[in-house]
Amino acid sequence: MTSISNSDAALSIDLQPPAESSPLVRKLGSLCLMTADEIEFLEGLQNNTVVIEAGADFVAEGDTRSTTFILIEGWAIRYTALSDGRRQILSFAVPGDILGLHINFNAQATYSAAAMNKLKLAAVDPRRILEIYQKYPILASGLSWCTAREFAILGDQAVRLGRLPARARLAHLLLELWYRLELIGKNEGRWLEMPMTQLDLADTLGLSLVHTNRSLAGLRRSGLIEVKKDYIKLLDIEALTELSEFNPDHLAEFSI
Amino acid sequence: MTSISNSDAALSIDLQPPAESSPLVRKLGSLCLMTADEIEFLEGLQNNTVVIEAGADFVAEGDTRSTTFILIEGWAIRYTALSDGRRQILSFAVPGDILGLHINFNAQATYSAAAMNKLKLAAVDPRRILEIYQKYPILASGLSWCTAREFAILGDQAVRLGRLPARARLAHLLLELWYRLELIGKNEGRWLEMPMTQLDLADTLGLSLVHTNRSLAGLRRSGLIEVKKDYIKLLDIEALTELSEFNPDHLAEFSI
DNA sequence: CGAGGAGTTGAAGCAGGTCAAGCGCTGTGG
DNA sequence: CCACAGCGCTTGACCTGCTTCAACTCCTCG
Repeated sequence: MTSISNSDAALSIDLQPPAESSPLVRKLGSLCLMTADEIEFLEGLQNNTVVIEAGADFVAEGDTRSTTFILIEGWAIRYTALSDGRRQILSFAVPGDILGLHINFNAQATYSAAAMNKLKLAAVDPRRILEIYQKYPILASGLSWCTAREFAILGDQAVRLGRLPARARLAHLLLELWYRLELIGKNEGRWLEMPMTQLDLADTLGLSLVHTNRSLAGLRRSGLIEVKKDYIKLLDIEALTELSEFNPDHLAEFSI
Repeated sequence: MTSISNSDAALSIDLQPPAESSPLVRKLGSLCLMTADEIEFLEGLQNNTVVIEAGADFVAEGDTRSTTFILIEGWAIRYTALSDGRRQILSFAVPGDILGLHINFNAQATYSAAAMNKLKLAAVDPRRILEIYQKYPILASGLSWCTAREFAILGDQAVRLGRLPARARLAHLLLELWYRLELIGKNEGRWLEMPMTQLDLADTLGLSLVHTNRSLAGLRRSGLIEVKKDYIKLLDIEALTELSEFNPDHLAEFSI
């Protein structure tokens, strides 16, 4: 099992960015040693903040105005809507995540994005992302890591949807979220924040609402999870991992 | 419907890279106007070529030696294997595609990659990719476009697996491949090259082999496709598009 | 106090999985 | 040159995990 501890006190205590930093800076700061200059640039990128109300869309599939968003507070989803009203949620985004890191200039957004709860996000001109690659090599590696990680997350989503039965899909997703939130220090013990409804969960897992409910009940009755409003407790991470064949290495840290 | 014509003769005849270029240069060349310098660099990247025999793996999930590969000839797959021997194929790669464009240095490969047929590919040090971002701005935009496109393709795969019934999944995939091959000029009329077995197809679509076969038969009997060894003819693209809710804009060109 | 969203549970139907058998190639070795 | 092994494909029969439909409970908010 990979350790996802956030700090290695003796070594890095002086090198971590200050505590009041943005989640993105904290996330990258726990992975690589950015210069003060780079941290300043990254914080400066996030000056232009926007607030989105829970449930609201802030990117619509087909949009031609391309903006990159850095998520500062709250949870968002990327999704695709079908003609009969059904949805497939592609992934969740949590604080520190970047939406639209790679943008097709002059092309259309290929998915929609919506706020799960109240959101604070920074709107960034995608040209400034390319600027990072030109001027800030450490940051560039960090963003490359973010990209590779997004790929791994979406790939894991495809594996869930294509090859896992319902309960395993659910367990797999819970573990993914648990490890991702662990990295940004948002888990409270084994309690995992779950701000979405069961319908959202169903649209993520490619299941019906009813069967999602029964799958949750199944894991609960097996003693693997405990459920309360907006939170799920992972009672047996090892068993959940085995059931779902989850590989935590896909979300592992890196170091330069 | 988006036009994916390769050339706009009057305008671009002098600006297209020479015909003997690598598929990647031709692909990017049909989208943006690279300088001679940039084309030269991109070709130089591909000097170190490797040949892989049909069926062989060239990346294994968990590998820590990270290399970027540019596909020059043949088809490859990215896939994840499960413990009971089942697979989920995440995506197909065709000539001009890049595997491992964004790499976690010092981290593990999150998927395996294998050759569908005999492959010629260029092995590239991923550090040279970061170099592109620093030194060649047009190329950098081109790579950013490639990345966004890979995301869209994988997102579409998630939609297929999560929300489409079997025949629609198949139709959707056929259209994706058709548009992608159209861009690199590899379709012969309505005939689409399909070098994979039905088992590979099943592992892509998240279906059993038997049901994949029946879905193919279903589309054939509906008069939507015609099947022969290694090729499928798309007899009614409009009907296939409607059946599968395929959105060709996700694979559209861009221009700077 | 009533309405509407979120969750839960039961019952019935069906899309797709599994098991099994057989066909037609192609390649290989006696 | 033939035999036979093996892979890819096809089809039939049966089974099951998941969907759909429907009803009911809670909780919250106006």
